[in-house]
Amino acid sequence: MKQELKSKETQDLIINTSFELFYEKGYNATSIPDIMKETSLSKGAFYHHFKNKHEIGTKVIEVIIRKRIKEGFINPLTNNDGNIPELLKYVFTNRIKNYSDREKALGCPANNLVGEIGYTDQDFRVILKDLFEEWRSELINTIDIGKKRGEIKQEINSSATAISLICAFEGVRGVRKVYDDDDIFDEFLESMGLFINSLTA
Amino acid sequence: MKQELKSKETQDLIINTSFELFYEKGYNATSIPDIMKETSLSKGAFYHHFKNKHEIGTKVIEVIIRKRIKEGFINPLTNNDGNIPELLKYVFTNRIKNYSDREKALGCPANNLVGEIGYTDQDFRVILKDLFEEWRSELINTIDIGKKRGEIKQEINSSATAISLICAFEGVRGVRKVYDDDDIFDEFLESMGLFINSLTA
DNA sequence: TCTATTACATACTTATTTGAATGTAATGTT
DNA sequence: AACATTACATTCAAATAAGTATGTAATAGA
Repeated sequence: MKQELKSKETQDLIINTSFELFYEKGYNATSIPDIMKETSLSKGAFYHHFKNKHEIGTKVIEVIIRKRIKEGFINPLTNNDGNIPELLKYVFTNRIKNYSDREKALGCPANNLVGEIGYTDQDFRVILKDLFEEWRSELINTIDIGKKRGEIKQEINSSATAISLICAFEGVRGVRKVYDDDDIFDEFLESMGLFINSLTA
Repeated sequence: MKQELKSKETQDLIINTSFELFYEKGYNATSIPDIMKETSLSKGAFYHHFKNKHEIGTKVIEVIIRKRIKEGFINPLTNNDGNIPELLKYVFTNRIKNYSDREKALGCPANNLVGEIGYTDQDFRVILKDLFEEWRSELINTIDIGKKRGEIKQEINSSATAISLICAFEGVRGVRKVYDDDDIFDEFLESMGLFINSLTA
């Protein structure tokens, strides 16, 4: 196997493993020995590919978490041929309904990081902010399309609505995590549906 | 000074200091030496009054965080002579507007803990859940009063609405934490106001 | 084919953590 | 007054952390 390819594969393994452990135990509670034990590689391998723990934290956010948000929330919005309010409901509903038990119990990886180190580490905070901004931007765009099409009331503030949808969504994932009970999602979706309906023209 | 009183004071000092450090740096990133350095007491003092770190974590949630939620969100709801939708708006709006810069930057202590250790430590999770339950219960009660008075639509699901308000609120505190920008709060409040209006009969 | 570089593994250093053990002065009790 | 207990401080042990230094086998390039 080519060296370059092998290197890339090892890096990906370390990044993916790090993500899983950060997601499950948190960033601070996960040590580099923890990560490397899981990969069955050595600590030397880690420090050969990455500078330090901070760098791997950054990579996990920029690569894995970013991909999750892109694929789960942003890309589905671009498929906007149908009715916009229905699309909004669908995107959020569908995502929630497809979560695995593990994802339900563990909550949102991005939100967990915000809670744990959003203030302590300003680098992480900014990267996470950029991620939320990408998401919000696409949501605003979608809502604007809805307004143009007359499916959403003209007086609706797209930016405010977008951020509120994100807040609500991140909120449930945390609350569901504490409750460990699916009823939370069901009730949330009921209210979320009403809220989106209240936007329709 | 009486020994009993002195003991209680020392315990309170340790609990309060722990809360501040957990809030600022997170639970895992705060060590017992960190805490005791801040109190100007010794490590011996800590282990004299508390069994281990887990116990102080429990105490911080049960005493300090619980008090914050009680005073900030639950008690204000019991003052329900006026219009209920207005009361809901007021409680959430007012709370947000009165946050200090520090509280804005640090987010919600309860929510931060959920993100960091909500899954890892099931004891913490359950205590936090009980806290949210207290809050939700009072919210449901408040909404029910609104329905009885005809201020809120009969078909509104009180439980679902209560949990959604909590989710939305916890959500913004996290999102505001990443953004570090007050506009988030302003836009959120605008949408939150519309949502509450949509509940009115 | 010889040499340089890469991809790791192993071993080590230094710092830090939790928690226990032990010591001591002040307070409380009889 | 004598003794016990409390409220700490100090010291210590064991585990674990991040990161560094060094060694080695495989690959890449000339």
